[in-house]
Amino acid sequence: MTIEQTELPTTYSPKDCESKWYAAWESGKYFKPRKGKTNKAYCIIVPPPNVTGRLHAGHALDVTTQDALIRFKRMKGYETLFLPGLDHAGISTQSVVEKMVWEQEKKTRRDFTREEFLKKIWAWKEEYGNTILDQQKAMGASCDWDYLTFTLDPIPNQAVKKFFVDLYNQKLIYQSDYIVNWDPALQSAVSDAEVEHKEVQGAFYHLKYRIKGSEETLEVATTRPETLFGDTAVAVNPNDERFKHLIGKHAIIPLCNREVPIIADEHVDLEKGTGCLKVTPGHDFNDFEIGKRHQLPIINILNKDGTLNEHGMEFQGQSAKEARKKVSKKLEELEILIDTKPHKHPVGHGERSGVVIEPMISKQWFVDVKEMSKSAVEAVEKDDTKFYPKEWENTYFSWLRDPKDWCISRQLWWGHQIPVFYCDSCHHQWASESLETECSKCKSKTIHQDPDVLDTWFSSGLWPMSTLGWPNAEAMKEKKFETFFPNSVLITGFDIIFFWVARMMMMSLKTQKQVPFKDVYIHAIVRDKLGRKMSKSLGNGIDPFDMIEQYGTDAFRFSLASGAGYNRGINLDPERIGGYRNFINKIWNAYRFIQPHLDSGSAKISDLSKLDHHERWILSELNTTTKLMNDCFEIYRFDDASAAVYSFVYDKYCSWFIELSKNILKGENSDIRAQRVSVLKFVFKKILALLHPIIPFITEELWSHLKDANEELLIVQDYPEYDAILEFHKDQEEMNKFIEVVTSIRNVRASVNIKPKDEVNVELFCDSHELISYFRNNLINFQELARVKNLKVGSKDLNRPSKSVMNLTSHTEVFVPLEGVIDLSEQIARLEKELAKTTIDFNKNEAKINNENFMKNAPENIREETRRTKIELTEKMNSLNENLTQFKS
RNA sequence: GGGAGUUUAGCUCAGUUGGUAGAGCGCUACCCUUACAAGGUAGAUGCCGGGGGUUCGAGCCCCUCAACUCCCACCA
Repeated sequence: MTIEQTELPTTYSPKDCESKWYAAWESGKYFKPRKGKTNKAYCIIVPPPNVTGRLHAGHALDVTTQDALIRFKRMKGYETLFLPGLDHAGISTQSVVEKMVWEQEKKTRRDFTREEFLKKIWAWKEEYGNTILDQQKAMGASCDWDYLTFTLDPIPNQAVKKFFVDLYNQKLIYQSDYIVNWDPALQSAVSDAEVEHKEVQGAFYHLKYRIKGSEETLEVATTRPETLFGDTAVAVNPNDERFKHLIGKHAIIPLCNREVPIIADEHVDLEKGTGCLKVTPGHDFNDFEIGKRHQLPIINILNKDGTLNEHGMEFQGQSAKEARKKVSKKLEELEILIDTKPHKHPVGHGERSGVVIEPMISKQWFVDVKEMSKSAVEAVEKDDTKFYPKEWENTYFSWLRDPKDWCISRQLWWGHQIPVFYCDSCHHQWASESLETECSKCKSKTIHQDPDVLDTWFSSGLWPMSTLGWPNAEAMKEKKFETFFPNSVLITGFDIIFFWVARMMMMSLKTQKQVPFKDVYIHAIVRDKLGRKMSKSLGNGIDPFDMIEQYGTDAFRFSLASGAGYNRGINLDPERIGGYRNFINKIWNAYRFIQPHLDSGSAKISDLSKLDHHERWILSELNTTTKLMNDCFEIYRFDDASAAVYSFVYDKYCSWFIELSKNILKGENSDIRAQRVSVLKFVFKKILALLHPIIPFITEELWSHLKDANEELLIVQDYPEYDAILEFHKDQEEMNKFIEVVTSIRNVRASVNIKPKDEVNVELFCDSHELISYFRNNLINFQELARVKNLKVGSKDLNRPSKSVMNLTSHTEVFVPLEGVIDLSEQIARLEKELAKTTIDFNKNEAKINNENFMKNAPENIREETRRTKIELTEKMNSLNENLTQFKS
């Protein structure tokens, strides 16, 4: 039976393969965990992207590195789980929907009941929330989609409640007045991280305060005169001689005529402003701290929408910005405002709403993280969890060693509602994992649940556990919690070491008494080619979909992998992706080369003794590359792994091994032919396996053409392993010399413009007899690769041909005798240039040898090398000089 | 203000413990050589940010200056 071979196109077309193979893997259930030969498990949990999100370059890097590891470990025989998920992303999602509702219906969320509005968000989530999952699939992510978890799913919700209630009952969650970043637009507290500080042109207003029982006045400088209604002290530095005598007296706040103490506090900077600070504990973070130190009363002067409340007197109802103008005008009229100086200063703005953030007092829920952070520090100190690269430990430590209690309540609707209940009759307060209907104390039915929801990171922090079923015993069994927890590695960007990594560590150590993952690989932030952060406003974002469309997923993945090492940034230039697209195509064409010969040999190497020199060489090189790739994946050096395999495929297999095989495949001897085809196939199949974790699609495609009938898909083949019996040092050394000489001949040909088609005669002169016979045995290969007609190889004591062009390597002189006119001046110039370069090297080397201290202090191997170099360079100079004089005569 | 990082070829980046600087892209010349023009062959290109120091020897270690980036803090 003959199998009709369809002619393959000369370029690889990614689109056809990608959807085909992804579907095949999925329907074949290859992404599901299966027990492998190692009996070990390997689990990576995808950092859950926001439901609002589209895949960006950073996600693409996430997926590429994670999926590469998963595929690598799957092939190594681990039971692997790549667990996908989505984050409800409280503020972000709610504001997207709020914005949409406003555009469509001109209504705010306050025009709906909580239930109504949440329904709208859920509907939106169902419709748009899965885009990113499709994009992850397009990237080739080999996730078990049956594990897909959303942070608001029942089990994560159960986890959140259990953790909250446990901590509540241990008094580690408490409620407290706190100064928070209040976003007047969202009407919610936002975390520090959600506040963007922008430089704003403001002014210092210098105000004159009267002092009780004295004619003296005090000059206070402020950027926010409207907050004076909330002032409860004036502070000076205890060491400030100017004001020492005033400490303990009372100042009188203008307009509201409140008497406040003049206190001494270290925080006050003698240089800044006037050295006198008005203290507004209700509306300034530092003042809040000062207030705590001095037990000052706190006055809240703002409504939730950012307007002044009744404390604002006649300015009540005005926004802070408005009030600032009006108040300063009034103060000016009263001659209290004595000076206004322009002043640039940073002002916090809501990252999402864009409005000015008002520090404000409100009742919030907190987690006491003192103990938990301590154990999180210890776990990393003990190497229970290791950071790659290690330097990131410092970032982790610096936050956890000086932790601030974590404000977890958010005044939103979209999220996990705080499981705390209040009795409206007896005012009892309690936390419960179930939905309560009556007061646990007085049995009253009029109770209500805390309306706030939890910070998104509260549920994200439990993610490694809740995705595997915790705390539901049945789910934990079904999801194989025991097998996959702790996870093998967490891969993420350094920007969320504080927010996320630290919290997962704390929450896992608290609930499971063990770390959530063994390794943390912190990858680079993807930037544009100028090193700028990709952002919507700059319009410099690279849309992974465009890249996939343009170059194919494999090329995109390879580009990202080749940039993923221990660096902090990847400046992604689409042109680079184009370069790797060419590499993918090269692989395709390497296959096209061997395709016609597939039937004439198996991919098995049965007898090592039958291997010829070049076969031993390529197997040895393959072996080196295999070892390197295995090592690199283990330590997250995707860049080195990519470079190694790139160079092997391109510079070894394609450039030399395929070229050296052409003769044999054209030859008559079918045994030799079959032998060579076997090695070509064997190595190519290994190449596909080596590359599969990085570029899964083309490798699976070509594997399907090459595999034996009884072999499974590549995705579950064994990953190549280093094999000591495939090391052939001598063949590697000789082959390197052969390559050098061929290159040298080609160099000569190019320098005298010999047409690529034309043949030349070549004479080689070398020292060692071994080398001479090696070259003699390679006649046919010189003919093939350097278009050599007749080859003479002899020792260096023989006479050189007279009319010829020469070139040399460290071990061999290359002569190309030429009939007819030779451009002597060109040749002389080339040799002189070479001589000049050699002389410089020689002099440098000589300087070392003549340096007594060098000979005294340098280690023997270095001195030995230097002496060897001297001999080599001397010989080279001699050859050059001899030949130059000959050419010149 | 505190901390961290970066500075190497035109561009984007590697460079293990100090021992004569590398890759990809781009560029130049010549080639449609029967796997591949998304290709082949050959080639050019570096005061390794400046200055100082340690060392026989520094891209690498120390000090210092400069530029840029990021994180934290910051509304007197």
